[in-house]
Amino acid sequence: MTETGPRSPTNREIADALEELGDLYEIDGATIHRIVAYRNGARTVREASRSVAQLALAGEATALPGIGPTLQEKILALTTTGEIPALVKLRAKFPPGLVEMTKVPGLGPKRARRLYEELGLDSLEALRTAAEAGRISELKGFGATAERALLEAVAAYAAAGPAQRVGLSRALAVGEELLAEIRALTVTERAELAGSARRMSETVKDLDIVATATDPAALAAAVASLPQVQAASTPGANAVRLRTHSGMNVDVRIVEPDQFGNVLQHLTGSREHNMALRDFAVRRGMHVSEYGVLDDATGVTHRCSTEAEVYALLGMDYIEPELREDRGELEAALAHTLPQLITATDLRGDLHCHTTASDGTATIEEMARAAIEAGYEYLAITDHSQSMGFGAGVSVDALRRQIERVRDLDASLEGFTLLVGSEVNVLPDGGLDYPDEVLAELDWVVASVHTSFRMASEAMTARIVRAIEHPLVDCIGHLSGRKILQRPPYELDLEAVLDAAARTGTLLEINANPDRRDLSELHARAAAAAGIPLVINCDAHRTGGFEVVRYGVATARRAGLTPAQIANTRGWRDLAAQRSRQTA
DNA sequence: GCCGTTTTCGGCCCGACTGTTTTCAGTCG
Repeated sequence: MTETGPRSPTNREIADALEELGDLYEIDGATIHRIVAYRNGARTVREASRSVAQLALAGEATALPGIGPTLQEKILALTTTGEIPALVKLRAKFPPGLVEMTKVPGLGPKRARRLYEELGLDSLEALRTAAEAGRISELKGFGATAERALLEAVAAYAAAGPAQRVGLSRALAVGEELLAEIRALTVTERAELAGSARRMSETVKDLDIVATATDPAALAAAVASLPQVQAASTPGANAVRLRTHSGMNVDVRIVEPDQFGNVLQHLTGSREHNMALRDFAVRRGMHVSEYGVLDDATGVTHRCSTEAEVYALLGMDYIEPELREDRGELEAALAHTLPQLITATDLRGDLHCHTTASDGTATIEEMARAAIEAGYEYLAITDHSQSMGFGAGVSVDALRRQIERVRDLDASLEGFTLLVGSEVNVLPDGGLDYPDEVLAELDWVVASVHTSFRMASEAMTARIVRAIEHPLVDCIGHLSGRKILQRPPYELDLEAVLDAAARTGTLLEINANPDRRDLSELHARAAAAAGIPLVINCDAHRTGGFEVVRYGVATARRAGLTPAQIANTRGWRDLAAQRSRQTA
């Protein structure tokens, strides 16, 4: 390797630096709009599919939304020198403990800075000690109540850290059960899930439900006494805040029917989507809030019973909740160019599942029956290859016997195609652990990384590109290797991988397992933009395993994908004819 | 600090809640 300057910072490292600059400028007392500009820039960088360091070197980072000359210059400094002078200066001015103090709920940058300057508090521990000694309530603007609240907040934060998020599947299990209970109440008229759960985000902090009722007070009382509820409070006459026995916090809002659309839109978010929507509205002389849409010209506040009316008042098409992240959906809604998003019923087959031959719990026949039951026309049996540890792998001899069994069973199934395949391990050098002549006997080959995750980016990229270039590989399984809330993705040059897949015609999987959702929505969007066909696979390990398809579809929808961009919306013969490898 | 159907300056989403307030600042979602 040649001697070069410092390694180019990753998008995540750049985003973290901009985020930290925003936090420090906020403590420094900068105007809120400047702080917001740093945070917007950080988000853009975090979500970018190309190397922002490389863009900045080429002077093209300003083409990204929210990145102007100043932010590009700071990114350039980080890229070429490894540091940003303003960040170095601010870090010297404010201790890291002060930034952490602002993360305590209820304590913001303004009051934290006063505590630092007037009492010298520079850590959570110092804050706790001062509060216990009654020193905080002596300051002007701080009373005994504030001091007590601060003490409690510090204790809670120190014990539990920042608010915990849970995976979507866990949140929906709680939210949909609660929603069904609420809908079953006689006083309930309408009830919908809102918030990030409705947008099908990867993780969820708490749940929101919006309802209308013939008798709001009766609904509130009934909700508070549902069997799932461990504790409930009623902050207002038309709201219930509850905690379930399963540990989820849930806000239930009971609204007038003619404002249901306004409130549902407001509480569905995202925050970024709503801010951009309102910003757009203001430019048109309108003001959007949860209570209605105010038109400056007439002074009339329009109340909306549906979300579609809210968007229509601004000249926009209805925007599906999964798209509401301010990633271009507002512009598309205005131009009437929103994509027709894929739905689960568009999928005609699944190309990744396991049986008792590897680490699944059901037989080939049971999995085939389950796929038919789930409405599929075809299924590929793709057990793990021979190097899979813990006895979960399939030897070459065993695979040959499996091929015969699958062929026999396929012949007996009317109107359903059972395919024989494999999920082949990609070895650390990018080779596969079945000989080519064996792979050539298979209908479908998924290649996945299951070992040696902790490789340097260059080596991991070369490893996966080699697998992509293998002429008998049809598809790469769960590309990034991440497990949501459990394991970060491995280091990878996404651009290089997408280039290779586009060049060779290798498909990429959206693994629907809710702990994976891999490709991620952003990677899926980038892959589709590169013209790479994607496959939504359940990776089922049991007969009930096809239920997770909703999470794969949700990821595709959040990526803005249409049925045409997903290969398994086609019949098997059509799909097989389109791929790079032609079956014999 | 960014941005443009108010284009190179002057704006920048909206409302609730809390505490210490007598008209509001800070914080949150």
